[in-house]
Amino acid sequence: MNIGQASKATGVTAKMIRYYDEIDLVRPASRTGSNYREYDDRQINELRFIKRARSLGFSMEEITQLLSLWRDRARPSREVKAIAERHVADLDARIAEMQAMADTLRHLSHCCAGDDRPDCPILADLTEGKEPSDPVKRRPSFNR
Amino acid sequence: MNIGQASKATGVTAKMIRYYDEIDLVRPASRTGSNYREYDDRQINELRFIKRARSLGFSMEEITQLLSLWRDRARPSREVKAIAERHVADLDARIAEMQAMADTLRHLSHCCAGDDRPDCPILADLTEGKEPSDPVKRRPSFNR
DNA sequence: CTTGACCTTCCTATCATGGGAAGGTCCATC
DNA sequence: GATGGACCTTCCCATGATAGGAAGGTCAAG
Repeated sequence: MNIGQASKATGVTAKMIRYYDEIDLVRPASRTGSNYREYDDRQINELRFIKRARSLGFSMEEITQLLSLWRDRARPSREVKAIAERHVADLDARIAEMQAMADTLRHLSHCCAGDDRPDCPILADLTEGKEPSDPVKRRPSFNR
Repeated sequence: MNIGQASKATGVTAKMIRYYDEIDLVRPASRTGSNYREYDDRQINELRFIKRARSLGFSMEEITQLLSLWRDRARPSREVKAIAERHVADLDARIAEMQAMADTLRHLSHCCAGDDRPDCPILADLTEGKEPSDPVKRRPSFNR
């Protein structure tokens, strides 16, 4: 399979497949005489694995670890579980943070007339409001 | 006030204050003879405004709009409210998405023995699981 | 043999933020 | 008045995951 076929088979864009190659995450099985990347079932499964893991919010760094465990038939499931639980804790922290933002804004929005007049509790809060005490510490590589 | 004093007064790093200058969001009131930025109460308040808005998750683009409404004493509060409500909807969508991820992972984690053995429902799911149908569409400039 | 659909590499951008280098300025102390 | 340290300036580079595009090579069907 060349890169276009691999892309169709996995739903991962050709652009990203090249990127995974570049960062040594998933290398093509081989290259044709004309330098085209060739993928076989092994890589196709790995690309699907990555896609699914991304859709669960894992960072590329976590996926690198997960993929390496996946490839190791003797892995202890403990290690996989640890990564998953750490990620869930991250998600929960981010959810709580965003929930607090949304709640604050919902309150302010509720108090705002939303008409032609300039008086606005939302702007008033932004003018005077204090930022929350402890912005949640998050591992650096976790975006989205 | 020079940039260091403005930074202390607002909690915004000097780096970011320079950035806001660069993107024409908050320009210094003036420059000294030796080219130092000078800020007065007006800008200090604007920097605090930005800091608070960032802490509520608004993107820089939204903040640009909010700041422009804030500066306009004749703004209709309707416009402020609309921005806030759109942002709350964004937050809610992201929260729901992450909640779904966390729930899925909690379930898988719960089913994983987490011991020395290699069998792992988490890896099994990543191998076979389908990604969710409709990855939530989000406005591009909203990160974090 | 041409055409169009592919493939390759390389460069650029995103968004908000931080790190650091190289060089100029200010002020207090010797 | 000189020195030193704490500041300021601009400029460049990096992040993470992804997309866009240019310039050029390859393949297969007509």
